[in-house]
Amino acid sequence: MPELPEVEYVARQLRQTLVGRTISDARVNWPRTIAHPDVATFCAELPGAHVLGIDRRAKYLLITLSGDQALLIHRRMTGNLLLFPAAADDSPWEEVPDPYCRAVFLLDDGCRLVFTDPRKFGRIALYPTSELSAALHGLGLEPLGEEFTPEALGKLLAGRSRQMKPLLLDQTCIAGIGNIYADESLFRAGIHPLRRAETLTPPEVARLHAAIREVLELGIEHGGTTFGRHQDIWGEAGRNRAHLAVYQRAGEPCLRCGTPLVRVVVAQRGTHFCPTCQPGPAADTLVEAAPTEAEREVASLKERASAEK
DNA sequence: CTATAAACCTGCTGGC
DNA sequence: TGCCAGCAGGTTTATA
Repeated sequence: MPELPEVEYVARQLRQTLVGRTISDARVNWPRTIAHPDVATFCAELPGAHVLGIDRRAKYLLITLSGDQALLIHRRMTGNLLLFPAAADDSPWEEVPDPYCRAVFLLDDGCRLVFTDPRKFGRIALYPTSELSAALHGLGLEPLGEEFTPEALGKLLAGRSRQMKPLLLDQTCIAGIGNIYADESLFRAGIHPLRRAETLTPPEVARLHAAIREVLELGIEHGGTTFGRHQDIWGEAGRNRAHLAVYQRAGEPCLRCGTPLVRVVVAQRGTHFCPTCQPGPAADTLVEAAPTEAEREVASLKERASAEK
């Protein structure tokens, strides 16, 4: 799934190929892909727009256009941005060789930037530059940015009772980490995914800070992690999968100590870790287990009974 | 504040 | 071999 490294890698590729081009036309096959404004306005605004720059914020890709506008793209689960060469004949709309094409941007050199997305979760928005910060409001620290320091991470964790895994996935805390790199970061730092945030020691915070950066930078270096769908703009898969230590390796030996890796579900997400290298939290640092549905039912029955007395 | 679950979607996998 | 339930996960929204 596209997380920060997958988005950053594609952003760098697009910076090489797209800046300086002009969008000559746009078509949308799946209207819900366009989050803002309505599809008709979206398609009407784009022809003639020059691509001025490509940026990334968290898992968002930003394409800055002339006319004080910008495209904001989120690939969500299965979205990809592919660059296709000019169509052989004069049919740029029919010749897109991808069954999951949701939107096509025709460029002045005949190339086509195609947004493909089997699951249809991905979103593209067009905003005036002045509304960009509002559209991106609420995002947390940029993990590769200057503001992400060990001290800032420590401040973020202090006084919080949350489990580390859900916290790392929370985009309002740190923005850009997803399921793969959350597991990889915690393994590299030697921290159990169920540890409560406020129980991390300063050395552990420092380790986690370094681990997050290392894991993300390696991911970018390797063109991202492809599990199923991530592709770069040329349709190439990422090469980071071979460098993962724990994600999707349940039952296989830990690369550090040989212990079979474990998979549990945390916050509705598959979570992979080494029970030896990421020692389980001491009893008083564990988040109290949530009651099962049956236990809750019993509790509510008891409550009603005592209320009736 | 924190947690849980469902919704959005469809390709893929595993079990029978 | 073929069918189908269930899983996968980023984000938003609703509920406790």
